[in-house]
This record gives sequence, structure tokens and C-alpha cells, in this order.
Amino acid sequence: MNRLSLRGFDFDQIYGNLRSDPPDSARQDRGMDTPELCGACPVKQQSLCGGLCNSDLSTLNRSGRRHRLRRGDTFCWAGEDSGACANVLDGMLKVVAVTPEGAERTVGLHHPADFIGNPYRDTSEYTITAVTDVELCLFPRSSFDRLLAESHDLERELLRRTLASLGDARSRILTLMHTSAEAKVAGFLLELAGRAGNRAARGSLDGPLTFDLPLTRGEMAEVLGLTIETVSRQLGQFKAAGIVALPALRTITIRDADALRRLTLALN
Amino acid sequence: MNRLSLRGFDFDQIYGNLRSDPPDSARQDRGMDTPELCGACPVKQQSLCGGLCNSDLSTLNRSGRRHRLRRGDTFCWAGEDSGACANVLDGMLKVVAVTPEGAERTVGLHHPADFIGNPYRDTSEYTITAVTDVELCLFPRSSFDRLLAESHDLERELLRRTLASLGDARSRILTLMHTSAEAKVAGFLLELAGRAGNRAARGSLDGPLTFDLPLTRGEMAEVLGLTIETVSRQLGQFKAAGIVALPALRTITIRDADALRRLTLALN
DNA sequence: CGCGGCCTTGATTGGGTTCAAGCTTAGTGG
DNA sequence: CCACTAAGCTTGAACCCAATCAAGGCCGCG
Repeated sequence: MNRLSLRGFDFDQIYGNLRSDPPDSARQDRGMDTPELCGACPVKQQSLCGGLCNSDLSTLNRSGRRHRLRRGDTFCWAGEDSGACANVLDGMLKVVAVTPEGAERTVGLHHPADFIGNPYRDTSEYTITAVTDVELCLFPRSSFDRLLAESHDLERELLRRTLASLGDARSRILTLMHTSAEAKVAGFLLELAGRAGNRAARGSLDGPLTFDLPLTRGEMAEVLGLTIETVSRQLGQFKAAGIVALPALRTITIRDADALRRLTLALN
Repeated sequence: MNRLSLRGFDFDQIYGNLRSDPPDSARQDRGMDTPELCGACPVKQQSLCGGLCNSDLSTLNRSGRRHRLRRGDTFCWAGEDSGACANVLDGMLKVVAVTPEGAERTVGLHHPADFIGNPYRDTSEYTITAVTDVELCLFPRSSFDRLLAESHDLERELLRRTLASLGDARSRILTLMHTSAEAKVAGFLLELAGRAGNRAARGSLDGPLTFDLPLTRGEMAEVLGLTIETVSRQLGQFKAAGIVALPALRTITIRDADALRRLTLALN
């Protein structure tokens, strides 16, 4: 995993250069773009910003910067100063707890329009890592906190998003508790399909839907509380049953979403 | 489970009388007390109210009412209008999701100083039920929402509490994922002991600590994602190992907290 | 006394982990 | 362009922990 690094706010300066790639010469490309108007924002409505008045929005806009992470880059490390917060514009990140023994446990995922950051805390409790290439709208903590202290609207939106995250966490608890591996994998595929489907601007899942799996088998296992072997076997069974096709390792076609839905309900 | 019922805001009036006990004549006793000053509040500092300015506090104080629930009473039902929110002053409640099949899954617990309610939503997603006798400081939704719209402080405190709940939920996810039944039960006993210990104003857990188990074996199983038999067996083993004593069915003595801590770490 | 919760204990079963190969794919460098 | 490598994936076999099924004990209460 590579450290996040951005102009005027360089983790490497503080913690030493632990990056393994890419070299500095390449960093300009994937690094910070010039400030853009929110007009180009793909999640304008769904994100935090959707509920802000124009004055707050333009304040945020002035401090926000586009930033890209590559698959495997980490946004912030558990226990360390986070220094920035961000809206997810595109891609997917995982929220990982590191146990005392060093094992990694994924406690959640972040999707486009989600907010990442730790308001009122200096350090992050979790490590947040990109599982796909990710595009962020990134705010320095200082200016975000300043606006947060002033803006009632921003705080309300943040509260809304936090409540949504709490709902996510609780539904994850439900799936972890008493569901079979089959139901877990089926449900997760449906969730991914839903996001991939929405992205393609087709809300329904009637016909077959093909999309890239953003996570490796191992990452899926981590999210679902299973082992990599079990996930692989379940996918194999779904394929054998004709419910899905696996045209490539990281590509899947949902052929029978209803069958998956039925499996999700079974043995609840 | 009995419906919450309070003067001027009577669920029975709306939904019909589903109470099984107690009769109306008895309700006066456990019902609403006269408004009290926050000076008598046992969780003044730790709760929402701790971060409020005097003006907001007195506004809340005017609309807040003490209210008691008995073990088994439910504060609000999943999918129905909640109508009120509250601070927990004393006791313990469980947050329960009801599956389409009617099975109940506990996704969380509420303790003293916790806030219960669904800001920005009309209905609760979960059923919240008292697992012990509970004392609440209860606010009608209308007046709470009104203050929430005005008070930056109240919103910030609510955000803080929600972030704390999110942390709780995520640590629950961690314990549900890859921990053995032994570690789950050991960890839960430590959690309960911590609360019972704090209550007795002794932060440490060095000597033996005896306290009443607020939950039945079945409720513990529900929280931990286990079966009642497994919980019972684990307690039996701890007892056989001399780690705990069980002087009565619902009473426990922690004799060796360190042994429990070691079990929590093992097979992480 | 008998009934119904709640709890304990035993025997059996099964789903998922673990251990162990081997395979596929992507990325790298000659 | 191909060979090499490492990471990711699949598949098989054995084991083990917790669920399940089943029976009986304890206790409060009508």
C-alpha cells in the first residue's frame, strides 16, 4: 500500500517516504488537478454537498481538490493522524481494522458519494484503502473543520451520512450473524450488481448484467467473514447452477438475479 | 412486550390498546413524573446534554419528562412511528431487527447516557425493547426536532453520539466475524463487568466482582450471534475452570478477569 | 400440585475452516 | 514475443466447532 501524498499536505514529509511506487516523476499525473467547479461533480446531489446552501458550497469548493488513488493506495492509517477528509466521487474503498496480532478485518466499504473522515477526532480508528482506482474530492481537515464549526447545514448533512453508515453497519451485523456462506455471497453479489446497474443507469436487474468485480476473492471473504476458499466454492456453485457466469476472473455475469434473491432469503 | 404509553402522547389512542399489563390504575406509578431539573440527572455530563449551552439545556429541560419502562416493555416498534426520543438514564435496552420471517436479531444495545431516537426519520427501522427496568428522559419528537433545527450544539452532540454508535456497531462486527464462541462470551462478560464496575465507582477489575446479568442466556446468544445452548455451555466451562462463579441464575462473580481477557485475545 | 419459562447437559450432525496441491492470470524482463 | 514469476484463484480431503435435536432440571407462580 502506498501513502497518500498531495501538494501542500505531504505525508511523506512527516512520516518518511514509504512509497514503493510510482516514482515522483509519475506522481504529477495521478496527483492533484486544478480546482474544479462542483458543476462537474458526478455525485453533486447524493453527497454531503447536496444539502448545502450556495455560500457553504462555494467555501467547500475553494478548499476541495480532486485527488486520485490507485488500487491498493491507502487514504489513512489506523492510529495515525488523518489530516484530510473527502467525498468519494468514484471507486470503492475498504475500512479495515487491524487486530493486535496484525490480522486485517474489513468492517465496511465506501462507495461514491460517501464521506470519509473523522470529524472531532485527530486520528482514524481504521485504515482506509482503495480496492479499486478511486477519485476523491479532498478537503484539508483544517478548512473542513472550520466550515463545520460554522455551518449548521454541513453538520446536519454529516449527521445524515453518519446515520446512513450506522444503518450499513447494522445490516452488515445482520448478515454476519445467522446467514449461511451461500446467502452471504449471493447477497453481496446482488449488492454489487445493484451498484453496477445503477451506474449503467438501468435500475432494474431483469436481463443478464455483466460487470467487473471490484474486490478480489480474498477481499470479499474479508468483508463477509468467510475464507477465500469458501467464497471461491460458492461462486463455483453459482456458476455450476447457471445462476452466474464468470467470463473472466474478475468479471461476472448475473444470469438469474431472482435465484440469488431466493438464496439470500433461505436459511435466514 | 408492552406498548409505551405516556400522557399527552398515547400510542394506545392511535394503535389500539395492545397492552397486556399493567392496568391503567397502576400506570400512574410507573408513568410520568413531574418535570425535574437536570440537576438530578445521573448522566448529566456523559449524555447529549453535557455539551449544550444553558439556553438549549433549559429548552430541553422544559420538554423532557422522566419515564420508566419495565423489563420487556418496548420503546418503539420497527416500521412504526416512533413519536418520541430519549436519553437513557438507567437500565439497558436492545435494538432488534425483525426479519421478514419474524425472527428477531439484536443489532445493538443501549446503555445509560445513550440517546434513542431517529432524527430526520418518521419511523424506526428497529424495535427497541427494555431488557431491564429502564429510566428515560423522554422528549416529544416535535419539540426535540424544533430545538435540533435551531441548535448547532445539539446537532453536534447528536453527531458525536451517532459516531460513537457507529464505533460500537463496527466493534460488534469485529467480534461477530472471526471469534470463537468462547471469546465472544468472555468478551461480553468483560463488557458487562466493566459497566457494573464503573457503576460501583471502581474502575478497576482486580478483585472479584459480583453483579446481576441484565440479559437472559437467550438474549446474550442473540447479541453474540450464538445459540442459547452454546452460551450456557461456555458459562459452564468458565465456571468449571474457576474463572467465574454463578451464585444464582442471573448473578455472576468474575473471579479471574485476566483469564477472560486472555480468552478474548485467543483465536482472534 | 402442575404449569411454563428458563436453563443445563448430552449426542449427533453439518457447514465452513484448515491444510495442501495445482492451476490461471497478469506483470516483468530478457 | 516468450519465459518466468508471483499473486490470485480453484479444487480436494480431513477436521472441528457450533448448531441442532432431545431430554431433563430448576424455579416462580397460579
